[in-house]
Amino acid sequence: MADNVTLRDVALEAGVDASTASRALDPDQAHLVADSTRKRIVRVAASLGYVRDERARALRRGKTDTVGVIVADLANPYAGEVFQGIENILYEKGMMALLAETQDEPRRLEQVLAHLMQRRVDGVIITAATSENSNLVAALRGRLPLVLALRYLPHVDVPAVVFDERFGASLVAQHFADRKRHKVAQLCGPPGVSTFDDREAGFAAECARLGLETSRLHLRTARPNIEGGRLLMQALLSDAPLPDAVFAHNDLMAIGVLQAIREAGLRCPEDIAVVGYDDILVTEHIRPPLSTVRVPAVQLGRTAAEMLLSLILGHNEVPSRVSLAPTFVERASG
Amino acid sequence: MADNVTLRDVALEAGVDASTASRALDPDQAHLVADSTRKRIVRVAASLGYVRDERARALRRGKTDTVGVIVADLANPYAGEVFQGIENILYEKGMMALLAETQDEPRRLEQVLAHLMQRRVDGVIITAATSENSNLVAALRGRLPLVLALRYLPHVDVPAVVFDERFGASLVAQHFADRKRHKVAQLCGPPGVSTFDDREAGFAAECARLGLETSRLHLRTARPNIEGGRLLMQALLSDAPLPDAVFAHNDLMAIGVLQAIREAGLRCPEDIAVVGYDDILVTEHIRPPLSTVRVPAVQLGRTAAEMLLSLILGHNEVPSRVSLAPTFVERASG
DNA sequence: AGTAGCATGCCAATCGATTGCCGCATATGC
DNA sequence: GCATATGCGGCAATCGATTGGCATGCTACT
Repeated sequence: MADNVTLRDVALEAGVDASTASRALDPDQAHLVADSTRKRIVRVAASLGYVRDERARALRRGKTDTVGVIVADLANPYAGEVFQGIENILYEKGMMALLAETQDEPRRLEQVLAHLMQRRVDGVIITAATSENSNLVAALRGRLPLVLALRYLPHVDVPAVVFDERFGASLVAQHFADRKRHKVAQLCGPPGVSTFDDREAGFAAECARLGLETSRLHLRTARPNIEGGRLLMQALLSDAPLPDAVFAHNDLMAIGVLQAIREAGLRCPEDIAVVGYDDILVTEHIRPPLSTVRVPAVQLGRTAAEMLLSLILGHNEVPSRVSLAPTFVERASG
Repeated sequence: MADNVTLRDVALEAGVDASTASRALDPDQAHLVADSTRKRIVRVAASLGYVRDERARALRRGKTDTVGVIVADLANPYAGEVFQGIENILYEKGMMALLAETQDEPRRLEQVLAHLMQRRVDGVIITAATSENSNLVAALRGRLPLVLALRYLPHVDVPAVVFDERFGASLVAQHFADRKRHKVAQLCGPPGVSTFDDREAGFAAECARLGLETSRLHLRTARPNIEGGRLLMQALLSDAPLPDAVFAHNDLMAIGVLQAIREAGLRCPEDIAVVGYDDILVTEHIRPPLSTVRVPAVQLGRTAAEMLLSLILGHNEVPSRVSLAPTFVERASG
């Protein structure tokens, strides 16, 4: 009852050799088979419910038409969008994605990569790179087509598709300057992650250029989520002098910041302006609506997938880094 | 430079037969190989950088240690959580997931299933079932281990892990009754999707039981997102008499509802109470904080994965339907 | 001493498809 | 009428691992 139907069965039933059946069912080789024979084979295959075994095919051909995708945390609102972009491109090419999560644990990344290599994926897209696994990633160079997305590794020469985080963060600083906010602070995500490191550097550099007063620039949280943002902001508030503007490294943290401001009896944006990053789905609907930086997540996924496919086809002239520009979205919070 | 290193290479280098090497590297068979020999083989394998080829292994063993997961839309806030639950279980067992999206297009589900069958996955979890593809799913019964999750198909006898949507919706009706809201309406998601169909039926039934007045019970949107909720609510508001409580079939729609209420110059909850469904990450932080129904999404994923694994192992006594209970979460909006 | 019993490792078949090469038959060219 | 070209399809090797059966050498028992 299971898929006992093999190519040989089809060939037998159609009265031809398996090799002929193979050619008849492969669009690229179908022209090598007489039309009448081909039709017969196709008909028999359908009537027997033949489903080609990709394992055997991949073994022989040396291609699996499958790529690995590694993400840090799928609960993260835009991780899903990035994957959508990747999957759309793969789907067009008849390929599929093996998806795995790392929760940013280096050991897990290592294991996941091992599993992917065993399965002989044609390539891998890593959106979960951190400086902790630089060596791991570097060791993969040349062993299989590899693209970093979302996060790159500064000293590892692997093609990467990222957002221009420095630019995005500089937009926030410029906005604060425009609004005459001069005592600014930023609440940073975990170090070793290029997205956060670059936001931090970009914001600090632009503040310096604009002459903004930047007290407490380097508050960091290991957990860039709502609770992490709230705790960091509480720490900041407990420490005079207060800033009049806060840049939170992502929207979830910004939501926590708003909460902490309310709890402290202050008002946003009157007392303190708040700007987030990512423009996740609901930023527009919280109170006050959150100013933020919008990143083209789906496009990032698509671009990364296209680049990987190009590497798989052996094009070695892919750019080493593609940088997509974010845009500032002004709302009431800052 | 690529993975030319094959089991035969290892065997040759270690001075043994490939079969011995195979057994030495398989924990279940390692006892068949003398300890000294085994250690030598393991050492040689490591030094040569041998990576077992799962394609060949799967071909021979008839198992791929890979399952297919089909979701409707990964941008949906809790789709990621469900997948997390699935992936956690698979990871523990050394298995991986091929993930694909359907965007609720029946044709795409068909193609994705075809790809998964070609790859001979050990089983499939479908979280994107709709009545439109009942036949497709029914045809798969017995052909491979299959579990529906999140959404079931009423007349198709395939094991399913779902939330008890009727119960969850009835909680909403009870809450409205408790709060003396007697003129209620519900804004429904698309038909043919069991989650929405059951919410609709459960809410209507409980309202009837409690004697609530239910005008306009059957407003439906094809797009159960923020914009869909807003449009539906605008339609509802344009039509006297107004309800004093609205049940939106998910939180995104509820956010749109709140927006429409504000735009109409009404207040929530004073004029109209609003309750959503799903308890997505930010419901707590929008204004007003949204009352909603919380569903154990990660656990749903875990349970579905466990059930599938059990089917794969040949246990045929898995329950035909597992139903996880949601809980009501009261906040300011209703 | 002879044989049963066991540990160890090799032989060869197998999983299911792809593909280079070759042979046959018919068609074409001269 | 003969030689060459071309279309069609079969043969057999191959991809890389797993596994049942078997041969060998050793221990141990009577």
